[in-house]
Amino acid sequence: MIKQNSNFFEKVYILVKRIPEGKVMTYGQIADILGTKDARKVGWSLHGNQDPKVPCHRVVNKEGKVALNYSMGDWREQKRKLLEEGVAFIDEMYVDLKKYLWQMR
DNA sequence: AGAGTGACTCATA
DNA sequence: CTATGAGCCACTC
Repeated sequence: MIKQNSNFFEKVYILVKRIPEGKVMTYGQIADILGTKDARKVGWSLHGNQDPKVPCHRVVNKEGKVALNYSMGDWREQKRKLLEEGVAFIDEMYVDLKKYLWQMR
């Protein structure tokens, strides 16, 4: 069991929950907003996540590639959800970041 | 304290 | 395209 007492964990939750439908975010982007340089920690936090309220399927790496270790199932499941929200894939595992990357204003 | 691990990213070759 | 090495930081043993 992963220790989720850290403040970082909550921040990741809050931020990911704010991602609107049809948008995605990268690990590096989240890490930067949370004041860290470590994108691994973001992925690690989401890996320990099992809360269905957190749309972790909207979080992808910097190339727009989906994660292979998706908590709710396979990466295929993640892809399916994104497609239903209107996020187009430019390849089998890559989303179009140019159009769907969500940036805070 | 030290070593290993990890849903990442960047630079180099 | 692949392969390494490094940086990053929390966790476990």
